[in-house]
Amino acid sequence: MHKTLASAQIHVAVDLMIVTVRDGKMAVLLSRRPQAPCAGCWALPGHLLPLEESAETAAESLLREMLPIDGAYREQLFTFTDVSRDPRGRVISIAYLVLVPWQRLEGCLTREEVKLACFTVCDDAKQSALVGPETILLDGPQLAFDHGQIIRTGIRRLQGKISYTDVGFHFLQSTDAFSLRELQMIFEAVLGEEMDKSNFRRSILARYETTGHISQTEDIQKSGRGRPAVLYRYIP
Amino acid sequence: MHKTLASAQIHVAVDLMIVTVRDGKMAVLLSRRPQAPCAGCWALPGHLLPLEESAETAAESLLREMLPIDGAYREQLFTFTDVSRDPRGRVISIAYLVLVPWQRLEGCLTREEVKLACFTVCDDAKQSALVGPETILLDGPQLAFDHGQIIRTGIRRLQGKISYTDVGFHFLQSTDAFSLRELQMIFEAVLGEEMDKSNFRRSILARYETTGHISQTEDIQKSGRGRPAVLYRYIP
DNA sequence: AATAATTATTGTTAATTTGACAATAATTAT
DNA sequence: ATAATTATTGTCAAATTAACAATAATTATT
Repeated sequence: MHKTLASAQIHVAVDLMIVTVRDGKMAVLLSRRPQAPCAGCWALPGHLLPLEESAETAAESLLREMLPIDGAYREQLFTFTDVSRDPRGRVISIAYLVLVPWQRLEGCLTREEVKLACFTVCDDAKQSALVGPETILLDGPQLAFDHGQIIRTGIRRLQGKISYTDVGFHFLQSTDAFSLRELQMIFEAVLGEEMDKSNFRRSILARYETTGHISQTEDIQKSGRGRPAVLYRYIP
Repeated sequence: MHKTLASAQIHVAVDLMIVTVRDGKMAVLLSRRPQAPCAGCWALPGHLLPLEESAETAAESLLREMLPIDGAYREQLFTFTDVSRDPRGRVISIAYLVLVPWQRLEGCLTREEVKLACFTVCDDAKQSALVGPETILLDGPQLAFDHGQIIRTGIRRLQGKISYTDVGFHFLQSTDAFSLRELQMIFEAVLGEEMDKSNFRRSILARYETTGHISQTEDIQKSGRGRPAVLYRYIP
C-alpha cells in the first residue's frame, strides 16, 4: 500500500472524462501517469476532492486548471467504489463527463504535450478500443485503475442521451454558427453509425426549430467543395 | 459540529431511496430520526460506507438489514456532495434507488413500525409533496438533510426510464403472474398521468411479447368484478 | 333468471412519424 | 463548359401513435 494515503479512511477522488469529437470519432483526454501506481499507464485527469469543495465545483476547478476552457458542459457520470480499484488504499471516484468541441481542445493540448495525449474511441465489434500513436484496449492493462470502465460508462451515457437531449450540441465548435452536417457528424461519431442526411435534418428541425431552440442565421458556410451549407444558431 | 465525526476528513454515506407503488401512487420509505441533527425529521435510510465494502454491496446489505427482502432491483442514483448538506461535517452521500413491490414492503413495515413510515408521493402542480399521517413538502424543513432533493432526483430518474426500460416491472407483486392492468397502474403512478388501456397494452406487447420477454400464462385473475384478466409472466 | 354494471380484450381509423430513396440546387475542381 | 461534390428539398410507402368504438366475460342487482 502506498504511503501517501492514510489507510484507515476512505478517500474521495474526482475524475474527469473529457470527451470530444475529432475526425468523426469520439476522443477522450488522457494523461500518462509519471509515477506509481500504474506508472506509464494512461489515466483520466483527476485529484482528491478538497474538504471544502463540492464534487461539482471540484470538477469545475480541476477542468479549469487543466484547460483554459470556460463553460464546458459537465454532468456527473457515476461513482466508482470497488474496494480494490486503487492499490494505494480505499479511494472512490466520482466521475464527471465533460464535453468539449475539438477545436477548443486542440489548442490546449499542444501546450502541455508531455502530460496529455488524445486518443480516438472506436467501436470495434462491441469491443471499444483506444487508438492513436498506440492502440489501447479499454479493458487492457494500459489504462490506469478502472478508467476503462469509467470510459465505457461515459460512452454509453452519451449514446443513450444524444437522441433525446441536447448533449450533442456541446461538441459544436460554435453554437452560433453550425451546419446541420456538422451536427450530424457528431451524432454519427457518438452513435457509431451513419445516418440519412435528409431524415436527420428533418428530425432535428422538427424537434428544435419548431420550438425555437434552433434558428437559421444569415450566414452560410464559406469553405469546402459543393453547395455551401446554411448555418444555424442554437438557443438553449 | 457534531462530535462523532472526525472533522478533517470526508465521510462517505450510502443512502437508500426505497420506492414502491401503493394505491396508484409512488411511495418512499422514510424513518423518523430519533436524534440530532434533524431530530424528528424524516430521512432516507442510510449509513456510513464501511472501509472494506463497495457502495454497491453496502447498499445491498443495508437493504437486507432493514427489510427481509432479497433480489430487489437497485441502481446507483446520484452522489450528493454539497459542502453543507450535513451539519455534522463533511459527508457525501451515494444514493441508491431501490424498487420494491408494495405487497412485499407492507409486511415489513408493521414489524418495525416505530422507525419506519411510508408516505405517498403526489405530483401537486410540479411541487411534489409527501402525504400520509402528515403532509410534508419535499423542499420543506421536515425532511432531513438534502433528502428532498434526493427523492426528487429519484422520481425524475424513474419517470425518465420507465418508458424505455423494464424498471416498471420491478414494482409487480409477482413477475410470474401479473395483469396488464396492474402494470399499467404502475406506469400511471410513476408518470402521474392516465394512459389509454388499449394503446398501453399494444405498446407493451409489441415491445415485450414479440421479443419473448413477456408471455401469457394459463392462469387468469381470480378476484375482482368484471371480466377476469389474463395473467402474464415476465422473463428478463 | 334476467338485467345492469364492471372490467378486459379486440378492433378501427385517421394522423403522425419513420425509413429509404430520388430529385434538385449551388458551389468548387477540371 | 463540364464534371464532381455537397446541401437541400421532395416523395411515398410502411410503421407507429392517438383517440375511440365495439365486443367479451365476469360480478352485482333486481
